Amino acid sequence: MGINISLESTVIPGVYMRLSRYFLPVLRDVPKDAEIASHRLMLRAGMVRQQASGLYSWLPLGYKVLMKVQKIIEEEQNRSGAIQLLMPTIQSADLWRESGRYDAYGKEMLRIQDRHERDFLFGPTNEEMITDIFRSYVKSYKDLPLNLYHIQWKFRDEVRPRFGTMRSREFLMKDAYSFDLSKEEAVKAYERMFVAYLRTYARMGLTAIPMRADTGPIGGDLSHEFIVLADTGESAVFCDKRLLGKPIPPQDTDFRGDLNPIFEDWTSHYAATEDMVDMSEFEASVSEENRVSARGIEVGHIFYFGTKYSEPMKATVTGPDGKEITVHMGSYGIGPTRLVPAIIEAFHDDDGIVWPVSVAPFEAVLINLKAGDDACDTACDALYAELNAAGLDILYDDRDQGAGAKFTTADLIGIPYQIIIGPRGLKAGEAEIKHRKTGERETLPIGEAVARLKGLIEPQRKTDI
RNA sequence: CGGAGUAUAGCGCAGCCUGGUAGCGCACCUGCUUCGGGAGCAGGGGGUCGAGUGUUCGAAUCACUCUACUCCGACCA
Repeated sequence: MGINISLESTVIPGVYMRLSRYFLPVLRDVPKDAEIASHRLMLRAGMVRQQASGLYSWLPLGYKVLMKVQKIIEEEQNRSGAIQLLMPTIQSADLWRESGRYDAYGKEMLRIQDRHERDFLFGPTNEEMITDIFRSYVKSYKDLPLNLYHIQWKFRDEVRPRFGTMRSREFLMKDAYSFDLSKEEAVKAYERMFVAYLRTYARMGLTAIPMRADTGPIGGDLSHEFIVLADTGESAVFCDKRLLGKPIPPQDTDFRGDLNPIFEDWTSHYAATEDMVDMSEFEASVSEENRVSARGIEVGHIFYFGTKYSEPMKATVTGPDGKEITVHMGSYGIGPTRLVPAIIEAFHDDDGIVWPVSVAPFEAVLINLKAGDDACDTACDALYAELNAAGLDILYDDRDQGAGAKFTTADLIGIPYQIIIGPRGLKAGEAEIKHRKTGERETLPIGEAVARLKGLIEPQRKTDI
């Protein structure tokens, strides 16, 4: 699937990231079919291309963002103790017959046959397959707890795909699955994921609120959705204002320790989606000035579902007393291909996207205002080399185009900082830095530009919140 | 799955009502001049008008069928 190429391999300074040699098909006109801001901007910024209803190609700029989003997810999953693997997209129908979901799942599941007319399906989720892997190898209580995850393409044949990659039929999902000896232990696993999710969204600059949720077809009795507030959100949500801006569990949080106080702290405030909300409870438990009624985008969903799959699929381990124990499971999903538009919904203005540094396709764009001019080219080439050497992720706009076009492109694709070199400033030995988010501009000696940019960018990478 | 709509160059659109040599803007190519907020001038290339059938001397245009896509509602990372 090509998603496992490391981020580093896509960033080879000085070769591919000259815009004149890059592949960035920005659109001037707004495609008429795109209704919401993130979809419009993803098309205009040349991030994705629709191939059919609910199916998208990720073009270089979009793919680069997607990779950064995935990297953050992986880091936080790993930190919490989850272990990454990779399962196939195509699954055998027999597995799903074991759990009883082959018939239950309905038309959303894409069913296919191979040349021998054996039944297969394009996986919409992986509970069955991971349970099969688990039961094949794990036999002892000593091997628990265990949490396995992967990031893989899923396919759900949605009745009505819409909003670009926000709700596509094929989508990437990080799905983690926990295995524990008891409900109490499983709830601890649930709490670990809960905290990992809080950190994951925060690192992307998002405020995501965990809300009690319906367990739906996956089944079970404990479930939270993580919701980013946005006017274009698909569901109405109701929560306590005090959840907004709540401090995120820090990097040194001990995932082997007791996370229940954090969980209790976050879940003690009322928060529910429209499916689950009880208005009288909402009004009773939240004072009027703290009531938030808004719309939100679901960017994650976690479930504890006990033995729903382990029971029919016979996923058991031997306990200390020699007796068989049916394991308790949970599953935990985040959609990277949905997070990208969700981030754009949260961060854009009239001119385009305004990426948070941590997920920006490039951290800064070096704009050569007069490509072809010896002085400008020389200064920019040197600066570009220095910026790369400083470890910054830089796009170099060396195109032979007018200044306006370059500014417009830089604003549209939302690079956090623009470092501008033109003949005018060059005579004075000066560069200009524009902050995309605020519009603020600062002029400084060229020699100080690298250090200044580094100083601006590094604290915002949020690698260590 | 119910309701509504759209389909003409890469993108955005006009032309259709009232049938008669397929157009505009942007993008693209060539040349010159430009170069601090999507540059100007000149020249040029690109279309079986979503598909099929029918009516007609003649169909982008009229009729019928199909397909794809979008939007609104019920379901989902």
